[in-house]
Amino acid sequence: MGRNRATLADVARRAGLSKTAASMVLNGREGTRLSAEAHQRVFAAAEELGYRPNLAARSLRTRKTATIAFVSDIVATTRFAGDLIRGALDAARERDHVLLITETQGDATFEQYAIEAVLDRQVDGVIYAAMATRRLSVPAAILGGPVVLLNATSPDGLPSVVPDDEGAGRSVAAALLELGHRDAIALIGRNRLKEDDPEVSLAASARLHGIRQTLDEADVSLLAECFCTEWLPEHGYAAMRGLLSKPKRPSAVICMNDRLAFGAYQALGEAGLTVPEDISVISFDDDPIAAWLRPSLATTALPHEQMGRRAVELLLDGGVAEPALVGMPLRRRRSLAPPAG
Amino acid sequence: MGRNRATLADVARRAGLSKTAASMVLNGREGTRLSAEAHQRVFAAAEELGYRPNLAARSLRTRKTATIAFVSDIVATTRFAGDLIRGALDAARERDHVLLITETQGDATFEQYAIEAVLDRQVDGVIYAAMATRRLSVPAAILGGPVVLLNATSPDGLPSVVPDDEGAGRSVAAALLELGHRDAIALIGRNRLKEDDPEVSLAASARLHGIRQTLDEADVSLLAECFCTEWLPEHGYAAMRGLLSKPKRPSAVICMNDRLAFGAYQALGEAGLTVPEDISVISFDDDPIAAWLRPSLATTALPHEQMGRRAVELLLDGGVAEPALVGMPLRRRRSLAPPAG
DNA sequence: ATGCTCTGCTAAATCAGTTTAGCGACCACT
DNA sequence: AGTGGTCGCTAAACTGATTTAGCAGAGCAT
Repeated sequence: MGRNRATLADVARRAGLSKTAASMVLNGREGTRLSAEAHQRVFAAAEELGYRPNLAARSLRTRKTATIAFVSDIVATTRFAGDLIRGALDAARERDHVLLITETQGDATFEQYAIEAVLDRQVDGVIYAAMATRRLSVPAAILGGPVVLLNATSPDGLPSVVPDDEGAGRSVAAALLELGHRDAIALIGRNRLKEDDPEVSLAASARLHGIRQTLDEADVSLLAECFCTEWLPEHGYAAMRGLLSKPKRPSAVICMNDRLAFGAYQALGEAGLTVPEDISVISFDDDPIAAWLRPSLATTALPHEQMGRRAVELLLDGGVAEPALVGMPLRRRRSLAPPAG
Repeated sequence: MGRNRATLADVARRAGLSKTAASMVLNGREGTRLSAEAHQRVFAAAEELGYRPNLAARSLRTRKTATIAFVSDIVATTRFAGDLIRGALDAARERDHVLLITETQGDATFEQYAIEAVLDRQVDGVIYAAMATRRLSVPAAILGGPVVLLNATSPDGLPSVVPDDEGAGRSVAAALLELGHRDAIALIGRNRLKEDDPEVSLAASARLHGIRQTLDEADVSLLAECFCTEWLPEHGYAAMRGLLSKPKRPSAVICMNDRLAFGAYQALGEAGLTVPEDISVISFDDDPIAAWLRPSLATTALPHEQMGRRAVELLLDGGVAEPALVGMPLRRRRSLAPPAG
């Protein structure tokens, strides 16, 4: 890779100047008294030789690598990770930085290894990302330099970026109230573990809180709340069947994520009910399936790309201590309608 | 980041030896005549100081960075990308390497930039990945060093890794024949563009070829073939409705991917038909939705994680010139049954 | 006593940049 | 004539590793 690249010395020689001069010109240093002609000769030489600086050499001296480590627990499992990374990549490119990506798989040994690997490479900072929004404590090793938590918060008060799940909860509830739903709104996806343990999830309690707050303000209370051990389609399916077996049928259902909603759709289909005429459905995440469902599913989008971007900006530009909340936009789709009767 | 790290000089001083000695001991060099005691002193000093070599300094001298560039057209859009990256990350870690990830977004300027950025950082090799299996030509700039194409082939005969779509086509057809389907097998997802332009897709023609070959051998021909402009759920939905409007109803349907199958399920549900009693469905990709559908969808899995792994292995261990085919395992699920009557 | 080999180790060069300190030429002013 | 300042530029140190070349001392033979 990169054999016979021209070096700074080559450029200087061709320009008939010293390495010092060449370096200063190419770095656009102010206050050097190099002549306009010297500038031109250096630029011309660099151009002709196709000179590109060797960043390994540069960073040895400057202790800057223009490289950011993106350390996450799990990259692959959730498809959202891709958006997080894409946002970070975009922002990094805009600032002439590059991303070194590693994965810990939630394993302490791997984590240790990953962190050493990136620190050995002299990264300028670390983005420590979690794939489920949660609280965590970061390994001490990375505290020596800039760190930003992505999709996570920590007790150490490190800068962090998280989605505004509470706001999303409010939007969801408000959207239903707006349509006239009141006394027959059901909720699918209560989960003690997620709600009570911030190290498992911050989203569950925030979403619930947002929903409750808005409903309370309108003096509305939920018709039913279904607990689910996980937030997968099968649990949404079972929960919806449960709801339909009760005497009073809900006019609208809030699902804690799109996968639950997907399962709920399946149960509704089997029961011969149509969305949204018989029941409105709304949820969280904006998983790609939300748009693929028939009818398309109204939901609040996890702004992963934005979040990745913010994390890089916070890391490089410095940022506030309190968590940066990124809004979750409501995607109004066809699964919403006013209540039937 | 990493201020006050101990240097090799610190270790040498503490061990009462020269940098040369310390370097040789820590690198486990054979044939040096350093005493056992010297070895111990160096190891002890390194341990006590928590010494970690500065890889920027090392690579300046050795021209090796233990870093691989992963350059792809689009990371985020498809959720499969995550698996590709995960496989590559795993294999890289096993070999003490790390991944520098960039994205070109299919834009020539970004691509140019991305490639310069990684070459400037002296990566040891480049994995050039495409998110849809296709043929492409790689930018000349990266040809200076090791390159492996991932999920793509090129006319230059570079080492490459692709899924065995043709084998998947054979598996799919064979699975239906095995169950007794013969004269009422339909295909959803023909697509001229994908089939005819290898720079758009290699998968479409390979899958089709595999299917045809196996059916031909059994002297079976397809009942119907539906063309789709894209491979999205809505197109699968429309195609399935088309099929159901014809006099002879298929006993089994092959969809060119899971998203088409998802759409086909929707149409079947609306028509009041059940899978697999009325119609069997089988497809390609093993998207997560395949397992979430009711009934779960039989499909052939894109082995993305394996592929990412192979790419790294090929890059570091050197490999053959012809494309490495990675098998696509058949996932037998509940959407398959013998034909009805 | 001299020369030779072997052992155990080190000084110094090297990689490709950045940065510090300062040099020689020229001019202006007293 | 001496002094001081600016201009335009460079030599050399420095970053932290690896690697080449070679040195000092011991042991042994001649």
